[in-house]
Amino acid sequence: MNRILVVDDESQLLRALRINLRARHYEVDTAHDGAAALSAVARRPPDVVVLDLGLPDIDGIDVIIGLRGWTQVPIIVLSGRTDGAHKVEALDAGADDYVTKPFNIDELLARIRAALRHRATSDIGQQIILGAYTVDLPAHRVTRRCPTPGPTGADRPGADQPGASASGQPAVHLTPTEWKILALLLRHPGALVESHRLLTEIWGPRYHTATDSLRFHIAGLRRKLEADPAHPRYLLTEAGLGYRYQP
Amino acid sequence: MNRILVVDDESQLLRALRINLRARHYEVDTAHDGAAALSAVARRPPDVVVLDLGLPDIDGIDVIIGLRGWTQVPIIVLSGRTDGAHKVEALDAGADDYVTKPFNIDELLARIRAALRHRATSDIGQQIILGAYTVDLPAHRVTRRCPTPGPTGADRPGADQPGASASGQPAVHLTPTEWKILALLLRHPGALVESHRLLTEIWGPRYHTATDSLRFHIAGLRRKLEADPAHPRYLLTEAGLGYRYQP
DNA sequence: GCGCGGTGTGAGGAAGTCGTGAGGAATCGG
DNA sequence: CCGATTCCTCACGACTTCCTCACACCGCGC
Repeated sequence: MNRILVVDDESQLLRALRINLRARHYEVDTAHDGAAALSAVARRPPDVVVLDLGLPDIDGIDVIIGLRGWTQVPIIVLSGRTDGAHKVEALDAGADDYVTKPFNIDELLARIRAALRHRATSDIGQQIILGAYTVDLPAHRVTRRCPTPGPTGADRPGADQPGASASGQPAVHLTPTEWKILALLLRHPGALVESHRLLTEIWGPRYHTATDSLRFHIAGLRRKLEADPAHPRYLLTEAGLGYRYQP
Repeated sequence: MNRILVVDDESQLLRALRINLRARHYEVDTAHDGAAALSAVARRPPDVVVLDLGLPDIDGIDVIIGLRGWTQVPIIVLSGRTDGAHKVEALDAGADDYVTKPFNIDELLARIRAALRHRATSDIGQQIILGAYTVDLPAHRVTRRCPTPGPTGADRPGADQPGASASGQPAVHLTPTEWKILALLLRHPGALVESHRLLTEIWGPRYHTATDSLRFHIAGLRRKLEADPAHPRYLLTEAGLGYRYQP
């Protein structure tokens, strides 16, 4: 659920927006003046800010500048003023959109969706915890979470241990087929995925009996992700049926 | 210099926009119908699209949908229609902004700046540290950071020409294609960017199999930015998948 | 104990992908 | 017209990924 901060000094408009946004399943925070808006964003950064420029305490432009000093949260400006210079000033201060009052509520909702969509494409995806590793499916990335307390710092010589000695966030390298299998299993947490379904969805319907290859790649995944590949804890085998990701 | 594609069937408006945008040092492409717009974006993807919805051949909404199928280029819609339903339709189809005609040219310019800023600073700060170099995405500049040579004996025998030793302002020159690849990778730090996506977003959807060119330009980037181009540390290859910028 | 179906592991070669260099086309400015 | 720059294409060696085969292991029923 996305959270939206609405900043306006007219409590009637504030209530109307709150009702409309709640009806669309947004979480709504409100602020009545610029100072409250700045502290609200600092306390709990929202996903979108809807900002009326006609505030009683601070000039709305200064609120934009204050926010842009440290955050890129999308800002949609509401304003009763229609003159072009004011729009230019607000947009150049860092606002992302400008809507003049009176406005159509459906248009505002559409602009909020556009702002959220814009933000979503640049954000890293949700991460799945898998034992000592973190899997980020959209980024195609697996990183080790807790640095093993054991003496892993032994490999000092210049050997190219992939991901072991490079940086503080050691990454795990998976091959294309391993990624496809892992993604399919992780998309159904706790559920059994039949062998023939894995084969048809990854290799195509013509290879639905190539269980050898499947076992080969499952072994690769366990070797890279399981603490004890011989006794897997997350990528389990269901004999005669298929495989299961146990969260 | 940013390139803008303006799509409109009124040649008078087209000319006025071209003059105004050129005066602001934008590079301007034009198209007078939807088919020309789609092919123009596919041929040379611009940095922003300004799209009139009242086109003679294709419905403007379908142009938006066609573009959003493969690119995230910002789209600013121009339209003579003021009804809210139409705005909602365009924004939900994937447009980033909606301006009703007649519009104030200064407002349109400010919205173009907002779209470009959003793209340039959506996920990261202004300057990115990449080994011995600093990359400034908005300014399109790469400069050498520390005058000290690399930490691991970066001096390659007989090669000291690339702008580092000559002047007191050590800058690295990248070609336009190299810039696009680098910007796309750096905008998703740590994430894997598939070869297919690099090709479609930079060359257009018609060249989605030209991996030869991609390898050619990646080699150029590594030669200019990596201390040891044969063993890259920041621009990594994921065989069979794509490339990754490792911060 | 013994066969049996399904599974995990290792080694070999086939197939595909990547890095690099050279040659030539296209574009731009003078 | 020429030169410089950028880009694409082709070819070859090196590497990664993948499949196949063989064999050991485990639980099960007889």
